[in-house]
Amino acid sequence: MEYNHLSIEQKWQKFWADHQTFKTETASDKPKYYVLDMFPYPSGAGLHVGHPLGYIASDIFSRYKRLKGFNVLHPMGYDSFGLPAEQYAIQTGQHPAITTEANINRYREQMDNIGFSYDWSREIRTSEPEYYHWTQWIFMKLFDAWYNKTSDKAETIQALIQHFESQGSAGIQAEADDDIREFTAAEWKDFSEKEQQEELLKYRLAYLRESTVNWCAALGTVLANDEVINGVSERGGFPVEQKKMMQWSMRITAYADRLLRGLETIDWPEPLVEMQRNWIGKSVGASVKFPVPQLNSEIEVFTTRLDTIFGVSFVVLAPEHELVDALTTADQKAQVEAYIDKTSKKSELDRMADTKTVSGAFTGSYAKHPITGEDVQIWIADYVLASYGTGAVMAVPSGDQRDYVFAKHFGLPIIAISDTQDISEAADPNKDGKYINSDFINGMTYQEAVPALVERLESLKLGKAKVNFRMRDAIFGRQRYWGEPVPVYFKEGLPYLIKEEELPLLLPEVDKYLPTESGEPPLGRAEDWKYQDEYEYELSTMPGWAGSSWYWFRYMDPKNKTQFASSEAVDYWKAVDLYIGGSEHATGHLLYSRFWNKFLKDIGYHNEEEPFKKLINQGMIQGRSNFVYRILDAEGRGTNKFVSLGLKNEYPTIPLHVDVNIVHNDVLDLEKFKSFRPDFANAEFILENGKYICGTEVEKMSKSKFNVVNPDDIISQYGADTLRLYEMFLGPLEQAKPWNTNGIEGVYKFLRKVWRLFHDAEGNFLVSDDEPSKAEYKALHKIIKKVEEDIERFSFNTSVSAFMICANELTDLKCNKRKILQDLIICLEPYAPHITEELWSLLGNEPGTISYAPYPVFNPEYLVESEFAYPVSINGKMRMNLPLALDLDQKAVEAILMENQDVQKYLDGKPVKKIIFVKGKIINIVI
RNA sequence: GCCUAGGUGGUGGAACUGGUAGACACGCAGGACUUAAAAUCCUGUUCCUGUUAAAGGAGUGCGGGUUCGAUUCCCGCCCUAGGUACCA
Repeated sequence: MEYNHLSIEQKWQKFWADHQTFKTETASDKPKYYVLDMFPYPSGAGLHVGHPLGYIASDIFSRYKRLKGFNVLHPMGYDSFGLPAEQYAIQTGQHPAITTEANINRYREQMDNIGFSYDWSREIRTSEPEYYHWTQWIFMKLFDAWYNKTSDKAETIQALIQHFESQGSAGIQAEADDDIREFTAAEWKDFSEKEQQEELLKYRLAYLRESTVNWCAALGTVLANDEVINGVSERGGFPVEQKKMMQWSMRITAYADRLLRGLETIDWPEPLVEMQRNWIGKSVGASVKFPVPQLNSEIEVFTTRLDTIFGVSFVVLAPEHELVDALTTADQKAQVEAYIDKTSKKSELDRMADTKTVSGAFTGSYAKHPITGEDVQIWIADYVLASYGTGAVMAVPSGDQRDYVFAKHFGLPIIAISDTQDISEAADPNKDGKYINSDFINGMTYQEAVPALVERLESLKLGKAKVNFRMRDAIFGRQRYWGEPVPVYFKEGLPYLIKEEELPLLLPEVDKYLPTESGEPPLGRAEDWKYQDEYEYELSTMPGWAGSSWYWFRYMDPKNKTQFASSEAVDYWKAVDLYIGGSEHATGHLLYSRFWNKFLKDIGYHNEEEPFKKLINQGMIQGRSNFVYRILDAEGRGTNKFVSLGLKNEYPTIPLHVDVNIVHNDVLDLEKFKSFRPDFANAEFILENGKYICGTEVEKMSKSKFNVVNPDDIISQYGADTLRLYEMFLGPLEQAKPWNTNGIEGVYKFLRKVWRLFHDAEGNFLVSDDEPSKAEYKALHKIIKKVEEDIERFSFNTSVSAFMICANELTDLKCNKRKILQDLIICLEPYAPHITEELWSLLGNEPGTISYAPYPVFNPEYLVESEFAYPVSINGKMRMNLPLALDLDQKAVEAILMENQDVQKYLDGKPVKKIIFVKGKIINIVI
């Protein structure tokens, strides 16, 4: 029988499903291992060959770990709330749940074709009420929590209230809004219900606050910072503007330092760690207040270079700064207003693009230098950002290039503050010298000056050491339909949680998926949708990242009706051991997930500080487009003649995308091309060597470029095992690479070769029980070792090569020994599960058990080299084969060298200076 | 600009802690089997010199360095990809 991938793969996929071969139990004597894929958003386009790359890698790893005796949790589900389904619903009126369901079914079918070992009984969908019940529940816990800086963790609001009742606000160190009040216990008790709730809202981790948000009018919703790329929306590329709105936010900034510290404890790719670090953006410095006596106020600035404070020659405010109005003098009013007007018209994009032009305006007012008390001019300029720090900076032209350029442009003083500074051409930020022109720190070094300054400012109550973060709190509401409803209703304008037993708060039906006429979100259309028929529910829904910020817990216990997951399940599975997914989630999903994980730990639901111990970013698989070259006539119009790539420079041509599925090894199938488009039916070709060669280019995979390759097509032609092996063979997992079907034949040939090892020339199954030869054992043990090493370091491509070598060796040896072949297919099972299952049962084993067979034990004895001759270099250059035994000491070797005629020829009569041994072998002789 | 990763034949890539660079595969060329095709198998394939061969030389982006020996380590530069940006 020939290798028939279609029947084999269908047979075993059905077997695994029928017998629940990969169902995972939570209790087990085996050690646990949790392998997770980033679950997909089920889009309408289905999967292309790029999508399963990471899934195949994680499946190989899971299967390998099972062979190694681990109880493996390897689940899959769908992140099924999201914008595209809703956009589609707006266009067609079809309920997003229906399109989502259809897309999921298609995804499932495509995934099933690849033969993954997922435990599908644990499937989850974030848009199902049984799931979002617990997303809402976590929201309630966040609403009911505040961050205690003293204990450095989140605690319940109830504990905070108790503190307020007994001691007032005294002794509370919290990560909270800036405008929290100070009060005694008695005052707290005198507060009205409304006042108390308003005050508590300033502490909650999920809170409602008027804040500047990214508003995307085209999508009709606000977006989080990570959903805005270069001033346009990540989804759809629509313009985004800044707008003040009442919005739900998550106090992720409370966790900034722990999120940063945690990065050092996890095994993640360096670029990704770096991205999170930059996103959090910790800067250590000081906050300094510049008094403004005329307003009885002060300007607070943040600086990382407190030591340069005597170089301050002016202060700059962002144009949006709240004190600008009050500071502007009558003389300067026209100028300042004109400047504000000009900058407010600039879009975010313009402002980013234009970093060269120096612009600003003098307010006419002066602040006092906190230490010298001298007058310092106050300017406004748009190089100072309202959203970072305090929206104001102390300008030190001698130390900061932007300040330097600004001072030069407006003729402001530039004061050198260090004896090593060269400020003739540009600012010089070095901190190597001793200070000059710097009052009481003159002559000090940087290390001496900073503490002295902090102490002085603290005594003046005009400054203190401070750590600043770039990260902002995350906006948590979306004015959209297809998301989790927020389990909150409003009473007297203040938010209250519904009761836990009223969860889940179901997404109501609406007639249209558009905002209401009065501009409320789509949920405003829901009829009779009121809490206790009286109170208005929150009309925003949760953002896309809500459901994905805790989903790995739900897989541990997906059917639980009373908890998000039982404590037994959480205690057993703990955290994800291996997480595979794309790097595009670096500052979104992966940060929010770490945040929610830490929060759930703080309030006592588990003990793991980090959710994903090891993370691998699979590289994106890009498309590889093929082109034909259409010849142009004299007027530059396209003719129906096409010229092959090698001859295209002899004609005026225009390249046209051609469907990659009618091109094989860059050779165009002329007949298929003629039926590709009706107007090509009579196409003529100029060939080279009788072939039409297509041009190529690497682009994103998309329908319009005709470069989408569907895994189903590959599978029907070559099989799922070939697809799996080939995706790995394509190159290192983490590297981005274009999909190219050209090399797939080689992998397919390999599988047929494996099949033939078990069959005789007539195709009958024939395996011998004879004792294998040394050479056969050697071939086997090489692969046992190699696969183990490769999988442990995620180098899947190199083991595919090793398998090919092994199959070639065994073919050459005409090996059909059971002892060899049985172990070989166990090693191969993670990569090619279908063919190995088939051969496993042909060998007489119980079907379905290969996945849990013990991985063969490597025996190094089979790999011991027996040859006496091996290559040696002289002075690292010339090579010869030395007839030497191993385990000789230097003297013995030298004696042999001197006596051996062949060797002397190489040595050219010169004495041996040194012999270099590596692992008991001579590698090099120095003469 | 800054941060991170990378640069190896016609192509994808291998070489794990410095030790025979180009494994393995594709492609290409030639051959065997076959009436033929498919399938399978064999041989060659970094470049240059050399009629073949023997043999020699060069060679891992470029220029230096360390070393008996460098794709690997160090310094400087060029290029590509990803991220990020008036972050005070």
